[in-house]
Amino acid sequence: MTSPKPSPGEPDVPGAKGLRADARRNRARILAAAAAVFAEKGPSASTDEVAVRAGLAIGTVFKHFPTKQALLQAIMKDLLADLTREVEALAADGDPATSTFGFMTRMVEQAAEKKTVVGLLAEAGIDLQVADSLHPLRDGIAELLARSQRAGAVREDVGVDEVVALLTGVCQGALHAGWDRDLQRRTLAVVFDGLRPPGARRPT
Amino acid sequence: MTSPKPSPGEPDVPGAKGLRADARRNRARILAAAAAVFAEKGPSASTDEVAVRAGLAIGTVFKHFPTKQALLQAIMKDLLADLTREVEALAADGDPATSTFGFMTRMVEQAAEKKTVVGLLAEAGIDLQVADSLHPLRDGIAELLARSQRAGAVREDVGVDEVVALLTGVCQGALHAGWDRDLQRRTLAVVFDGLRPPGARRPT
Amino acid sequence: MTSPKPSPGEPDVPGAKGLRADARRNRARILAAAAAVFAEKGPSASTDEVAVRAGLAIGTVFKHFPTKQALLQAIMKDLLADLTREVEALAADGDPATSTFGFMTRMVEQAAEKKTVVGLLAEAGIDLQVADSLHPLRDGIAELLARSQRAGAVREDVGVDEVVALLTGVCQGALHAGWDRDLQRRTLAVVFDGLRPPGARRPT
Amino acid sequence: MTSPKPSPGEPDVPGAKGLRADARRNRARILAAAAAVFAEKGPSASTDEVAVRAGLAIGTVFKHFPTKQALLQAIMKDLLADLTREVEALAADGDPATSTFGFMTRMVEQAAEKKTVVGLLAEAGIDLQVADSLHPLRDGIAELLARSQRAGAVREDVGVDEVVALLTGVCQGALHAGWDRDLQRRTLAVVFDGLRPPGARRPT
DNA sequence: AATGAATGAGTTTTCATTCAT
DNA sequence: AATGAATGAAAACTCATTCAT
Repeated sequence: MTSPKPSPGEPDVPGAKGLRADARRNRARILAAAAAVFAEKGPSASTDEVAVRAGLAIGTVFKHFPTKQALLQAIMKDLLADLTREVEALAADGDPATSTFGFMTRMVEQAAEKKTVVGLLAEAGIDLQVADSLHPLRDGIAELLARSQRAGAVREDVGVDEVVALLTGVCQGALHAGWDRDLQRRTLAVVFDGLRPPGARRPT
Repeated sequence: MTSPKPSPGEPDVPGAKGLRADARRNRARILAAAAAVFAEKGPSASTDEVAVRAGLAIGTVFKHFPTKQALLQAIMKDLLADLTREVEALAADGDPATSTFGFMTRMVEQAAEKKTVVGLLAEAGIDLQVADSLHPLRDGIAELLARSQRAGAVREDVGVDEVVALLTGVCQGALHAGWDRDLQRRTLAVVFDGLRPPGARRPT
Repeated sequence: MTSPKPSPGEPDVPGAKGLRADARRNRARILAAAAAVFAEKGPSASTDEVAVRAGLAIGTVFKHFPTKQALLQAIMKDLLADLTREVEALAADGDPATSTFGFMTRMVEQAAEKKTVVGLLAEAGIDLQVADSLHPLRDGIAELLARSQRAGAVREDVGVDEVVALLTGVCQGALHAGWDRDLQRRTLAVVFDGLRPPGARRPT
Repeated sequence: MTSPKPSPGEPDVPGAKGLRADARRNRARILAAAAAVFAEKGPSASTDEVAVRAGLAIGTVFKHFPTKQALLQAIMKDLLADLTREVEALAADGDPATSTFGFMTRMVEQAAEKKTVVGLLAEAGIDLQVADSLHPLRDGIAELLARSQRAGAVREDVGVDEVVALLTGVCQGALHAGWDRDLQRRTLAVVFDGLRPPGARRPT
């Protein structure tokens, strides 16, 4: 019997189910390569370059992701899944009072380092299809926010939308050349201060 | 024969000097068309489409801007010049106390409407060359900030860099689909509150 | 262990000898799927689609037919064999007087329904190799023609070549969109009338 | 003044209007090359080969015909226009009695020589869009047919559809390898005899 | 024998850029 | 200066065929 039989204990990567072991490995390689290439050169980098970076033939890339769009979307989904996992972990274990700030800080750091997906978010045509994968992340952030508010660390009249908006904005900003670690910190300081209840703010 | 010399009273548009009147008119048309096209379809829109929109032949576009990059840069410079003019006007006439907030609000609104330049800023390869045109804008913002701080509307320990950073971030964020006017306002409210001195903040 | 030897009573399908029972079954499935697919989408349909339609893996298809060309030829041979069997049956049992007309009518009907092979005949590069399988068919038609002529239903000065030529032509024509059953009949009526001896023709 | 000004006396080639002289020349070259290439290698020949044969760059071909389909259609239209012109000439000047037979003979000869378009007609996906250009040809044939019938050379109960059908069929048949001039003649002899009124037929 | 993943040459199509008119 | 046709490199995508599992 030559059944594919993927080992059943594998992590639940969406889109990678039911593939033979080697195919799954290659899928992962392609995603990694694509993330790197698009991070470096922007989403107009050629699919061929992704294939080269992955050490695979171009046909293999297109077999896994039949369109360049599909590849970009897959990267997005992957990254969003990563982030969601992280929020959920924080929501379970993190310090209730400042969980929101912690998560935002991490995300901005990551964005600056990985440069990846956040940059892609700005591109037209991709957004819509990823909306589904965005929901769990939003939910996770909502959870963090609620906890921080219950703990009195964030003012009550702030909604998830603002938080996500600020997060997105600062992450994108952080991709620009001039933003060093210190600028990130100072920018976030302002944002965090705006989020705090009047009583809990940092002094001048 | 009409004089090819540009009438000396013309506004000092960079790149438009020493051109015959019709040539200058075409230059302007191209820039307007390009701004519109790239705003709609992103910077990967074809130069040909710009030419069509401008009602000119493709050759004419390339005669004025020998490269697509050059065209993109020119749009950037133009927009930055506009913004700079606006900051300077505000710095001269605006309400000293809240001039910074007013300017930021306007910019975010514009970004959402025009979508243009801010989106372009995110593209790789363009950033560097525009740095020059960015300085006057930064200086104008610095001036506004200083006035707001003198008036007690912004806390003293905030620097221009943070303000520019926040501005860039929120502008880019505002380009996304979900951002309606209300979200813009609420997001900026948080940012403004973070910029205010502890005593001047809005109550919960 | 079941014997891999094919039961000796099997029909003499060319190319299917010496195969295990399941292999022979697969061969048949592939041919059927291929006939259907190529009939629908033309000979440029992908081999992969054939595999899917046959419910087999692409590798299996190529194991049976090492080239796409080979597959196309096999379909042709199969169809020609079918037709030959039919002519031979008619030559044995059919009405001697009109056997030729009956066979032509059937072929045109089939062509319109199956669309398959006749269409393929038009493609370059395939024709030659099938010449062998065409001979028996031609011989069968010659036999029918001779009998019809002996019975006085077809004029004596008509040769097999014309009959085959007319048959081919009308079959190909019948593949086109506009040809409904009625047009087929009317077209063949003209041809048949041209084949009849002067005395045996239909009145105006 | 650099107006294109195509000389107004040019023949009315559809699709070639309003082009600069050089562009029109190239359009014609492309069509000729394409007709030749597709005639030789079938419609799956590469557009690139057409470009090479035309002595032009591939981009030029796609500028004139933005799709391969468009190119194929243009060839079809061109050929149909040629044929239409020919029928119309015959309808004006030709021998009223046998005009239909004369036209059919010419078309079959051409088909065999040019091999071009008739072969393309068999391909799926093209037919529909050409329907418009086919009408005038059909009308011309109808005219010829009516005249031949009035002159007593063709039986009254034959319709245009059959004639077109027979024409198409025999033309396509004539593309095959085996069909020499003599076979063409003998095949058409049968068809013509079937079209004649009972009294006007050739003797055995 | 069957499977289906990988290969990579080949095809269509786009677009920045050049250049003759 | 303006025009717009031509160029051709580059990108996206397809598909017959091979080969490890």
